[in-house]
Amino acid sequence: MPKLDLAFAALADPTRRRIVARLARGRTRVTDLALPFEMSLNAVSKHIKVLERSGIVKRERLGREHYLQLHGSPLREVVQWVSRYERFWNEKLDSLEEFLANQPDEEQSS
Amino acid sequence: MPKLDLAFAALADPTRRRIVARLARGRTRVTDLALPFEMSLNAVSKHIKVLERSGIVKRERLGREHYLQLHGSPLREVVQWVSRYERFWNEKLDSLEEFLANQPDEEQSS
DNA sequence: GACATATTCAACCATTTAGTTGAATATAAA
DNA sequence: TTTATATTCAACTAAATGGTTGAATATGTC
Repeated sequence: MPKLDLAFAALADPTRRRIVARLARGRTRVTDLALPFEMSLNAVSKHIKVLERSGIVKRERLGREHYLQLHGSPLREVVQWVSRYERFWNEKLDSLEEFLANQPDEEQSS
Repeated sequence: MPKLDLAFAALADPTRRRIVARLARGRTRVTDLALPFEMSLNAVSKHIKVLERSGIVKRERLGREHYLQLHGSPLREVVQWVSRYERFWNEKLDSLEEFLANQPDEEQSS
């Protein structure tokens, strides 16, 4: 699967985004990382593997402990891809878009 | 499903990213949008619905034709979320990260 | 060696996803 | 009103996903 697919898919899960947020605060062992999650260690282990496959997380084995660390470059590519469309949220391209932008926008309330 | 989940998941598919790229060049009818894709019109119609559910695409019905248009705000939120971790690709946080960043990085070659 | 800890592997399950084909609906044109 | 066009809906399928439990592996400690 292409790199960008893996990165977007990895970030589509809230548990994995929490893992990213946690790792941004520093290197962490698998068990410690899993602690705050209301799911089995195995489930967290799978999420970590998804993040690893995308390149967002790197693993370093020290004895029986595995330390995980954030690796930014796939995140940079995600931002680079999406940023190409920045003008769609900065500019009013035509009157229709302006009209839509000023609507209550009910789909986005949740 | 939370908004951000839907936006990331929508962008995880290469067909849908092509649709976004196409819509960035202007409003398009469903049939015209589907033309370049090597899959059924129905499949493209489903992809459009995924993008719509995420708020990235808006639909405007004109008679029997449905015109599709890019809507930037979910993209902005994606960028905002990922950008929190910008320092992970701009800075060398410690010697280990620097070491990893300078490796051949084989996972990312595909 | 025996036990405990850290982590993954394997098998299973329910749900979602991405595609298909065929039928239905709505609008336009003849 | 008949026919063609634009699009979705419904049903199906195969594969992927996110979770579980139980067993395996590897390492550290007594």
